[in-house]
Amino acid sequence: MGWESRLTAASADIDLIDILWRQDIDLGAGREIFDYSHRLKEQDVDKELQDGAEQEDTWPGEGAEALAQNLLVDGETGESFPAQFPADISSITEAVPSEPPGLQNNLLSPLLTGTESPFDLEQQWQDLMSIMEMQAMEVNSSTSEILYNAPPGDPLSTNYSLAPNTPINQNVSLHQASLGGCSQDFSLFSPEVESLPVASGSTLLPLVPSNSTSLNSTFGSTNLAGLFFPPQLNGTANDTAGPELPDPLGGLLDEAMLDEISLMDLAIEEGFNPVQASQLEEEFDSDSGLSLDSSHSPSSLSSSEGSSSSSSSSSSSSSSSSSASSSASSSFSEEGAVGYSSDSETLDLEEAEGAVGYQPEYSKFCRMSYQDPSQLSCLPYLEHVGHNHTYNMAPSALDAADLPPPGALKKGSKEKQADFLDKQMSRDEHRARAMKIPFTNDKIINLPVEEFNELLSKYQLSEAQLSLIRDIRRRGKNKMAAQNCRKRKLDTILNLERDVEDLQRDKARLLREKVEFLRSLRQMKQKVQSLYQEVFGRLRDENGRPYSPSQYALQYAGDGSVLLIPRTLADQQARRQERKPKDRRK
DNA sequence: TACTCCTGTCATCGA
DNA sequence: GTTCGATGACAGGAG
Repeated sequence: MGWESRLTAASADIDLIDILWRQDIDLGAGREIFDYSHRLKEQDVDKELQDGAEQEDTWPGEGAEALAQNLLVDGETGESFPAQFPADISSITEAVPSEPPGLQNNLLSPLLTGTESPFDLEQQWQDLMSIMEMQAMEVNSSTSEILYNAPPGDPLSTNYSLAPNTPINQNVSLHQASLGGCSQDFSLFSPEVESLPVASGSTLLPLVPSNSTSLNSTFGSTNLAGLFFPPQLNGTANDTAGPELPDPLGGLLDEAMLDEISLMDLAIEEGFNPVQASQLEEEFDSDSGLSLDSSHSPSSLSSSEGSSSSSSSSSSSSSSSSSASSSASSSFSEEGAVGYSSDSETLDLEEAEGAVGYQPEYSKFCRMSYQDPSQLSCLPYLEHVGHNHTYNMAPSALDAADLPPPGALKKGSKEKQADFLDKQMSRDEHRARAMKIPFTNDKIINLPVEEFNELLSKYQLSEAQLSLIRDIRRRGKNKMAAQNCRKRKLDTILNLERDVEDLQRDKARLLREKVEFLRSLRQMKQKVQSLYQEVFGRLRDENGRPYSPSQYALQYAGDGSVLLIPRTLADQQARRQERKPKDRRK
């Protein structure tokens, strides 16, 4: 559902509008012809005025002009258009340092655990925002506790099963540690690490030469054991947060490798709800990025990126629109009754919306206002239609523009034609005619003040006539103003809907990025863990025996070297480094 | 018949 | 003070 059906519905709307409109024109029927009862009522109201009304037309004929130019004039509003139509229309969460341990799970849980069954996008969004904040504010914090808090299924937490609190020989120095041949496996590291001159014959730590600062700069003085051992192995509680690991292994990420891991894998491994994962995976496969939460979209728009715009004409409420703005929306707001030329506007509309399937809005807008010829311009195949925003077409114009249906002409009585024309006129036109106003309502309404006053001065008009003329002018102006106001309002709504669409797109994109980051982080963890095991497993004491992971841990020193230290010492350092950021915050 | 949508109109406000 | 545009509110017609 969604796109195709909406497009189909929209095109159906437009087709229907087209058909109705053509019928309307073919029949020569203006809107008033369908408003006969209304006209009768008004005629009753104005009966006394009409008693003396003249029947002959003294009104200038705009419709006749249009006819002379091979144009048809819409009887509804005097819209001129060519007689021929076109032929066819056819977590980093975790990566984010220094998350308090309690928060870790909160951040991770939405994506990495199955505890939250509904895929609450709002929650995801908030999670993401908090992540971003954390990234910005707490770069220096530790990430190692992430590993401490790894879920039970996390391979990181299952690699060591040594009992905690194992006695530690603190007398063991790094110099006693020997390193078995492991250089070939360092290819797993980033180039920085690969460059480490670790000779297979080297027997002493530091594993990393002191002049190498790459690891130092990335890992800092890090207790690697804290990264890879679950808390119980560290012999400490969850507060044994290790020092910072500010995304040190970004270079380790392999794009191709990332692509190999699907979100379904993520779901399986991390307890990620498979349904949610599949949803996100669909998003990955979808260019539109709208599959997410699209059902909540008020208009299900699919305008191109940055199609949101603020109405240039007015709508302050739309000023909150996103920055990228097109002229499409403003064209809506300004076309129509105010008499703007809308050719370029329509082109803008096509450029901005047509190419990306703007049909829903399209049809909605057209459905609402198709009776207004000025708005027919929103139909691409009608953009050549001339726009005559004449208010209250003069009877003569109506003569030419809205010829009665052929059947009516065949009946041929002048009376019927007169009746027909009579019905075409608006209330004010009737009144003006009844009061023998010597100029058209069009002039009354659209002339500038000076010309209008000049016009009035040319004629000897009674007080009643002057009053009526002023009323006609006021009503006509207000009618157009109301039309413009409604268009603006609609335009504002459309802009807001577009903004919502854009924000939903952004949200979906950020969620995708979040999942990507989490995936990358997990892979980095796995890589670092395997490397740690590799290195640690090859270390030998002076007797050639391996070190116990429960008693010793690897730690990065401040100078970039890697040290083998007793685990208790490592835990103490970790606790100390954990307190520092807290103190800093105070 | 009730409801919604559209349109015209009036009243009012601010520029 | 007048004019004008914008807009909320209302009424009435149409579907």
